[in-house]
Amino acid sequence: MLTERQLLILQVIIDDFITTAQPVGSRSISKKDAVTFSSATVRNEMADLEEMGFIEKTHSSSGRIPSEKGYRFYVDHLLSPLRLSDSEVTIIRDAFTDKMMEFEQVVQKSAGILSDLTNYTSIILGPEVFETKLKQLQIVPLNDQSAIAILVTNTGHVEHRAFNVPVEVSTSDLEKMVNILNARLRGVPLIQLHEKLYEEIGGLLKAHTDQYEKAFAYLRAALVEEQPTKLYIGGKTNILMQPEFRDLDKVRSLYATIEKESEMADLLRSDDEGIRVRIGQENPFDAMQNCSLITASYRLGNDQIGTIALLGPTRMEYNRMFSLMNVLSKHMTSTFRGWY
Amino acid sequence: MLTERQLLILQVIIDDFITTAQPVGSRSISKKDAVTFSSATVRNEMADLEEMGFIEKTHSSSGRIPSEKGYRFYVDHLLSPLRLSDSEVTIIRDAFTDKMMEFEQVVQKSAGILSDLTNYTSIILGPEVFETKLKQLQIVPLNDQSAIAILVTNTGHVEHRAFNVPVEVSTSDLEKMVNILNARLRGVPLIQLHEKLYEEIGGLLKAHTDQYEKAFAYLRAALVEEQPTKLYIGGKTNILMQPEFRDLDKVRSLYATIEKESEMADLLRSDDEGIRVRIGQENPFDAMQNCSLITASYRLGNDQIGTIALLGPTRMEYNRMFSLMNVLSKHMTSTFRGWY
DNA sequence: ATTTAGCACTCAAGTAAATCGAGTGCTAAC
DNA sequence: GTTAGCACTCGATTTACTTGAGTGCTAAAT
Repeated sequence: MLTERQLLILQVIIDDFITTAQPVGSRSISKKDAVTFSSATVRNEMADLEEMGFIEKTHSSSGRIPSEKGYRFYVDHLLSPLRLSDSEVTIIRDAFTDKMMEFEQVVQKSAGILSDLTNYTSIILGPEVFETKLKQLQIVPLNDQSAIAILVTNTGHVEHRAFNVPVEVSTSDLEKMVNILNARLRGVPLIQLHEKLYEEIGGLLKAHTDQYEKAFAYLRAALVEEQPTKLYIGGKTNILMQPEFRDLDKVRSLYATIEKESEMADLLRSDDEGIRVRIGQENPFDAMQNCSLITASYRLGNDQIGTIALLGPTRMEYNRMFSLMNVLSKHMTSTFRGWY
Repeated sequence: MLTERQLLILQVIIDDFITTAQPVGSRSISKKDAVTFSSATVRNEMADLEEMGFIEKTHSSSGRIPSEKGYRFYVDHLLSPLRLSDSEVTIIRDAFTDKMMEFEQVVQKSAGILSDLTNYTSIILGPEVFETKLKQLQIVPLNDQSAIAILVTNTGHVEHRAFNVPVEVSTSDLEKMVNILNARLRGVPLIQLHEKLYEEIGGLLKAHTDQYEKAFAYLRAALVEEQPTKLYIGGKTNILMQPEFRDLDKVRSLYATIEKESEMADLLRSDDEGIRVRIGQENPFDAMQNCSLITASYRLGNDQIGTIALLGPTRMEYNRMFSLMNVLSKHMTSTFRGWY
């Protein structure tokens, strides 16, 4: 186990490295107020810490930098919760006192705040739609040939899609059909919409002329569309600010990874609540070897959970990030709770 | 005026530099099949071309690179229209045979194609909304406290916004009001919506109870919202691929410039049709000194014009870009023509 | 038994000089 | 007018040297 003194030294090394991005030497440690012993002593302790795998050297005579194990230990045991600065608190609070009523807007804004306040890249995963139910279906004819189908869910989400109206189908035909569909489909989870549509179509077709068939085919095409869980990325170019990404090749491969929406979504999708950190190798993607990913969940309604995440170098300001993510996820959750 | 031989040499220099990004020397020029004379002759001609300002040296004993004047001349007089490769044609055609009915979708896809096919950054300016008229207003109550206002325009554009419903206002009150508003506002240009709302509200308020006032205040807040012309950016990180942007500071300032939406929009907004190129200094922004911006217009309906643009280094594959932009803007225009 | 001062050693980073080579301009011959 | 030839230029690359922050180890001090 680590002695008090070793803990102190490890803490100093990591704190220092997080702010300067430079290896930390024994002398600079011993000069810290909290450190009362000499640099030689520090060197001895550092040798032990290195042997235990918490820190490492970049070359044989360099200062020390935290290893991934070091960061892990730091995050698990050494993290002193940081009070956010007044300006940070203000920015967040102001953003959320604006009356926001749309899910997308809240998410976008949150992603923006997160990346602006951190200089890292924020990634927000929209909540799963399993539980989202159809609230209303609407058709707005634009002209003879086209109309717009609008679908509103109980979560206030609006999907819309224009489609062609075959000439044989009159506006009133469409209207009737929509009324019927509305009556039968209201409250149906979106995820079942497709099959329900098939079930319902039988009855409809029997009861009505074949105009319906045609119109329905179009309408169905308009409505039933894969709707992948959406990923919102903020401050993508912040990565360029980080000294560890001076190398453009790294940046490129990282971008390539982030942009694989479905894989990123899988990575972020989390079952557990609370904040989770993945440090370096703990991330599944090669391009993220030098990155840490902090994820936190927010709730929309009762059982829909989305995730907000921050991607930065392993040398991340973990304590500030924790506070930020905490505050933000709470704000998001409570904003959403106000709605449903 | 330039001799045939000078034209040939200029052409070779620019073509070469565009593909290699390296200064072009006399020997490599004289080795080209089309060039029958010696490197010494080429050197003499190059000296003349340099004196005329079409090419320049990076240092006293380097090969030549095109000057901005050189690019300008190249674009104006030397450009050989390039046939797009089969795969390019296929990609574009396939993208547009997908039945797309939504403006946003088309624009997004176009921006994506453009940046994918070019490794430059694509910027698309949505058309002005001056002429867009209100088609229909819709209110979908979600629950006791909130509802969604949906606004559909004659161009098929859908705006929606959730808003709080004051407890005193019943769903049927809202419904009535929407009916009235629909009756009075249909066909009103969006840009006049705000004042029309004020005009109409007088009559409404007189005719009805004060519940309307409250509901109306909310509804108005929900509907009348600045709707800046939208800018779609694709392949923002492609810039990193270009050797001229090895320097991160340049990249950062370029990003900063691109992200100033309103200024970029002003820059792109063009009165004339056709393709236009701004080379280097011809661009108004400092950060774009080493960039060229190619813009082309597309039409949505009769008099709504939007712009697609490509931003890359001055060393751009102009001929391929011209072909691409041409094809794409035609595809976009004709797709939209199908709708209205 | 710790702690610390002292010292030899290491190695990345910075600097200066040396070399290389692609390219030029000019001159003189073709 | 064209071209071969040659001296010259200058960025890029290589090599050698210096610097300095930092280490590990030993021996003395506490």
